[in-house]
Amino acid sequence: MSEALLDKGYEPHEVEARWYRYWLENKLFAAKDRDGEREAFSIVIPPPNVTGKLHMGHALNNTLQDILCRYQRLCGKNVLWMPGTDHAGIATQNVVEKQLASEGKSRDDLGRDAFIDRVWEWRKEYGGAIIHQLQRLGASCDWDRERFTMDEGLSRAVRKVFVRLYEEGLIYKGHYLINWCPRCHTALADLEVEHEEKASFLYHIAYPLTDGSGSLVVATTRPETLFGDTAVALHPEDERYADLSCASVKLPLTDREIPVIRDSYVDREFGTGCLKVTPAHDPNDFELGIKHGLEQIKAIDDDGRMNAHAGPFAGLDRFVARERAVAELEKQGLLVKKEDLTHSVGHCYRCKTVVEPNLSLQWFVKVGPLADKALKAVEEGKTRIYPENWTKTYYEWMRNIRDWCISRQIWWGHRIPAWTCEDCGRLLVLEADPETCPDCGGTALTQESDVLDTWFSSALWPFSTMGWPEKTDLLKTFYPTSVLVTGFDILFFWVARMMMMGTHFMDEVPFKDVYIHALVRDAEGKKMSKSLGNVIDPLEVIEKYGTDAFRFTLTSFAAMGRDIKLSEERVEGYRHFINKLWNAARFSLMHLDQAYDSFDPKAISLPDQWILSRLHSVGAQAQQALDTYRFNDAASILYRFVWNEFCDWYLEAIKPILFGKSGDAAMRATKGVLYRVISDTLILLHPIVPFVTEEIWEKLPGGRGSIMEADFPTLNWDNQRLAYSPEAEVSMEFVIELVTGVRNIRGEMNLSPAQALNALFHTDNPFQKEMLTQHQDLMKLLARLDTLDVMPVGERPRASATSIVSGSALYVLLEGVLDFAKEVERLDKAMAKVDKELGGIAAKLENSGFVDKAPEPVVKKVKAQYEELVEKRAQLLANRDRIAGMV
RNA sequence: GGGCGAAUAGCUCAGCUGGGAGAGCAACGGCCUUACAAGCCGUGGGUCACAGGUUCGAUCCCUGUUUCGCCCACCA
Repeated sequence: MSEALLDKGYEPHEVEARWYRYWLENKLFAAKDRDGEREAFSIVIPPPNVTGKLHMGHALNNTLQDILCRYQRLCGKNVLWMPGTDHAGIATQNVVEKQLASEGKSRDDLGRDAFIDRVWEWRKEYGGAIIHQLQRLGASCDWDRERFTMDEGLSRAVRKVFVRLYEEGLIYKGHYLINWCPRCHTALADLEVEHEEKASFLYHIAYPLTDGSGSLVVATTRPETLFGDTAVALHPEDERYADLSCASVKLPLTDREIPVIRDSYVDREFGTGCLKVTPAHDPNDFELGIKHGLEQIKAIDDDGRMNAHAGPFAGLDRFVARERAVAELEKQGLLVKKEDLTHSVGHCYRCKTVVEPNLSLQWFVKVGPLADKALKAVEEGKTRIYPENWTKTYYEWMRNIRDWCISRQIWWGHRIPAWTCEDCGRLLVLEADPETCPDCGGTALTQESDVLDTWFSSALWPFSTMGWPEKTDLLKTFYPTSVLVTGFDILFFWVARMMMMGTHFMDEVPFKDVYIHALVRDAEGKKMSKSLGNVIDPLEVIEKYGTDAFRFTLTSFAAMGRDIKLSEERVEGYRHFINKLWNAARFSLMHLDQAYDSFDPKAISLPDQWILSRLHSVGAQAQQALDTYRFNDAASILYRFVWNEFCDWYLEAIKPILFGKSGDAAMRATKGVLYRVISDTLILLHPIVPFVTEEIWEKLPGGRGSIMEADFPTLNWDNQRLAYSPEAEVSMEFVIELVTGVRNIRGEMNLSPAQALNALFHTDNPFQKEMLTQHQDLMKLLARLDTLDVMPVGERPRASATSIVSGSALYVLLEGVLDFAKEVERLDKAMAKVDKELGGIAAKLENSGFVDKAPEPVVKKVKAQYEELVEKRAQLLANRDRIAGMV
């Protein structure tokens, strides 16, 4: 027995490392490709970036997934949690370039092939970091199946998808205005641009009319783009310009003349109602330029510097050029006005550089048809989004979607499978690298230098990881996946695109449910960020408080649709819970010298019946909560059960039985119940706190293997032995009410727990009489009473404090000890409470509308409450007056 | 400009389809009662943001207002 004893305090670190190793070695996370019997359950992990370091978002995201996976395994399902990482094109390239820079080199010094080798090297060395961190979190992924978005199989899937979309006319190449990051030197998709409100200026600049009759004043926030202007636009019905006869203006700081055009696109209310048109550097102007056949002049180069079109400003950075140009315009008297204006400026989501709208040749996905399918799938309920209000956001986005720019001018990523024949100019888009041109037989084929947007490959993740385009058993068993768990920040980047690709290529949605969780913020509700210095490192938290405490904290705060404000104190609070559980187990183990795997239902005590009944309800509630993604509910249901019911009442109540005061048969029965309850409680808790539950499970006698292989308790409720018992709950509630009454008197009277007390209970109620005789010892123990006598309602004892229990009076005899004034005060307080409740209920009953219209059971219930309170009040008053008379 | 969400105890938050306001932490008082002082027992504390409406009845449903947060959007 002594060897089974647990240490006094729970020590997480050694336990966590040991069990994680055990689970891996015994393949307890492994899914079966095919399983004829068990139902399948699958989740694909949102692949963290290889450059990633575990942050709070990952911690929450993966804790929730792990809870679901572990829960479903306990429910007997064949569970696949597919792990992997994302190559994260721009992010990873940036990291490696930085590393090169510290060696004084650039990627161009290495050349494309050598650079890519270098990235792979980097990945080999550091790419596993995030995986190890997920393992510290307890993530039960099927690690043998780990995938990477750049590995061979996934690359094949990417090519296949690209070629098919191209052949279906859903991928095209063209010159369009895209968002350009001058630092990363690549195009970005609209989504990859972060807009931020910035204080800036609106410059009013005079463009002289060529006939010398004056000038047109345009308003712009980006004066440096004027070198790319190819027109000035007015609204056709703008009366201010109705008389204008001159059809062209002279572009300031240049020798060019540009036309004046009319278009209703121009907003007459804004600025001067006169718009400068720069088709190569502004998306609206681009459209306008096409409509009016305007020339497209690029004045800003890909590195963000002005080019030859800017004359004397050529070579200057765009922002320097802005200042210089404004100064020059002012000198020439062409700057009419400079006013304050805050407007939103786009930044690169990777490096935060201000993006430049730029004209270039790029590849695009025509998303309309794909979005239609993805939209319909959710409308038809094939995929359900939780919490539901995100569906609306999803719909909005899908309905207003624009074509997706997928080419990136970087090296790290899936190179676009398109080649140009140098001889005949033919463009080839193929899955396999071509040797010769099918048209002219030429062998000088040049592959596109661009790579694909990282999100292109992650859009295929749910099926590419399962072996698509092969028809694998894995796909057959696990696709569509059961649920996708993710944060809302990548709803569009990732979830929406998986929906498009999944419905298009698999003819089936990628997941049945999408659970969108909150963001983890700091204690003040601010987003955690390096620049604010408010980042809490999950690994440090784990180090300090243990993984289970951390996981329980995240789970408790993971209410649907609400952000989590995390601080260390909160984790500390839940560490107490882990410790409480540990100590409860320690106590139990002192009495469980063997596996008590059965008990005699006839020999069990009231607390036994009660705790079994409670376990039954709590198990059902926990199951319900987990089935509906109400993680915080599951956590709090179990927390309260373990602490406030199992520890506070049950363990205290069975102590005399365990110490042999009720005989051997009773002891055996109670040990059986204790064994059962603690076992089931551990299983219920295991999905949330896997380590401590496994550790305790192992120490329990019986040698039942890993807790991961146990059955979730609700699967096999044995109704004979373990059923919901309202009678037992009512009885135990009576005991609790009585005991609490005594404790209240003790507390309010400042009587030490050591002080011996005697009590009388006056009742004519048969049930109560029965309770008092049957469970007298139990009540005496819990209330620390020397004697507790029951007698018919009669004369009240003299010096006693009163507590009303279920309408009957309990008298705690305090001869020589009672402070009469204090007792009167206490009873007054109790009465005031009753009066307050009574007030509301009486008003309700006097309202004829309520009595007539409210449903029968409700009225009945309220009436019963009323009777009870009236009785209670009368009792209190009688006793109060009696004591008052003795002062 | 559109959309979404939040406002409940000193703090952080629950409160599922309308029927007597809850938890944790903090505070206060008392306890080292042989699993646990990371503990035990007890106590206090809320016009459920504001104003209307629907209803017999509203923290919950509807309308409006205020404050805060987020997302989306090509108005220079």
